[in-house]
Amino acid sequence: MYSIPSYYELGSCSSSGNFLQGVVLSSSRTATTNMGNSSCSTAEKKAEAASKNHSEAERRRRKRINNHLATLRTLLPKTIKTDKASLLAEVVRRLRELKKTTSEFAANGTNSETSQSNLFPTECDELNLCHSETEPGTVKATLCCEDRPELISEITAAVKAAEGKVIRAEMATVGGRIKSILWVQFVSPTGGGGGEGRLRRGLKGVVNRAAALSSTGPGLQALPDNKRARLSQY
Amino acid sequence: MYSIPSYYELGSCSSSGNFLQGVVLSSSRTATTNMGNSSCSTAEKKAEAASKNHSEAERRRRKRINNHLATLRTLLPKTIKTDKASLLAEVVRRLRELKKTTSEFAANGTNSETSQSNLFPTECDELNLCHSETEPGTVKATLCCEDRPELISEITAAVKAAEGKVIRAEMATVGGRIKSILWVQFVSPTGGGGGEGRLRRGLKGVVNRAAALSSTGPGLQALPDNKRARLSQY
DNA sequence: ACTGACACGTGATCC
DNA sequence: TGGATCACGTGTCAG
Repeated sequence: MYSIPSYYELGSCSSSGNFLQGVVLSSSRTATTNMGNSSCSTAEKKAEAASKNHSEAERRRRKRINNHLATLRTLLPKTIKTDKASLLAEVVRRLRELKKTTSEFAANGTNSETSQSNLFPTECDELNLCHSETEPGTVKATLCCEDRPELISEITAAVKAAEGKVIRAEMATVGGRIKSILWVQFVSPTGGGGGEGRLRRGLKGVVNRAAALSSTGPGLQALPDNKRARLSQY
Repeated sequence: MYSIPSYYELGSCSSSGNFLQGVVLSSSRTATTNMGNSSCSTAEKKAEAASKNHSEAERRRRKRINNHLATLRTLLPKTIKTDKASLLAEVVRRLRELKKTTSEFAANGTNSETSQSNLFPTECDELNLCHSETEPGTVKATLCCEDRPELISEITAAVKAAEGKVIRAEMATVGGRIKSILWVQFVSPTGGGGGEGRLRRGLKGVVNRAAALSSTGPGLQALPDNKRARLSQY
């Protein structure tokens, strides 16, 4: 069927040392008895079948890879060069881009393996401060706790007490819980991080107070009725 | 140097019809004059050089592709199978995942080519309702306007009036402007979209009222002092 | 004629 | 051994 197996029938003795290394194992018997080209020996048939399996397996492997490449092509804008290497380069670019946008929103405290957009509040309370990668000199504070009407003003007070300034804020409220990400800069850059410590302590108090209020009923302050309306309750 | 060129020197006449089609063009002259293996003709040298260029070019191409694959490997968790096909499969999965999360947050009204996370408030007011792709039967409402203290309760009232129920909400406040994305389901599925129209009109009122308040000073209601604190002002 | 890109079969290597 | 994966050189086609 294929023309390649006839290649072995030429009786060529390649000048390369290890050119037929993989074959001598299976064709050693036929190599001792000098073969006629007709009435192929069983070993020869065996080798032929093995070669066929090999090439077909390799074809299947190529097909799998190319199928994935074709799938990747559909995930990119169609204006892209259809070239295989350029396609992969574009995939790298897009992946880096998406990873950056999502990882900036990802809380570094939790496992950042699954770089989901985790502005979605989690079940457990959370407070984490880190230095922003994209905005140097800016602290990114991520917190998650039970929502309550005066929470925003408490956060504001904590930032103010730390002599900080919120340059950007994002928050999501769902199921009575709130998750917020704040980008905070400090007014006096010579403070040497004192503001960051105060900010952490202040926000810690906010989160803990929310936990106390939700778990033990009216704890520090009692304000059961005038709670800010929770969107998820309607 | 390579053992493969000796393959041609065997004088094999392949049984395949077009097996040497590409070679007869360049080696046709040497094929007519039966060659001795010494004193290679210039054409032969030329063909050899061409073959060398060819294989080297192919090696460079392979290297480019593999470099990109190696780069992709670094962008994925290290626990991944190092297998090439599995790697690409994982890349496809991740790309789809990231694409979905970001495109879900992308407002469909604007151009959704650049799938950035555009929870960031824009300068101009915006109101857009569409059917959620990921949550069937759910309306995704995107709005952007000037922030004000009673805005959340107004949104809540609008959703309530439309007999809707917020199953998820996200919002970002920056620079005194707020952007919010709501996923709304309607309590009576037999309504046939009437609730969606009411929701649109209600939210439209909310956005327009914010615009009126910010542009023309105290418009409908005057409450200049007890405004909810804006995070971005501290 | 020449370059670039692709699929193919093959030898080598690792479980 | 046998299956799976890889890099390689090559034939072939398009611009």
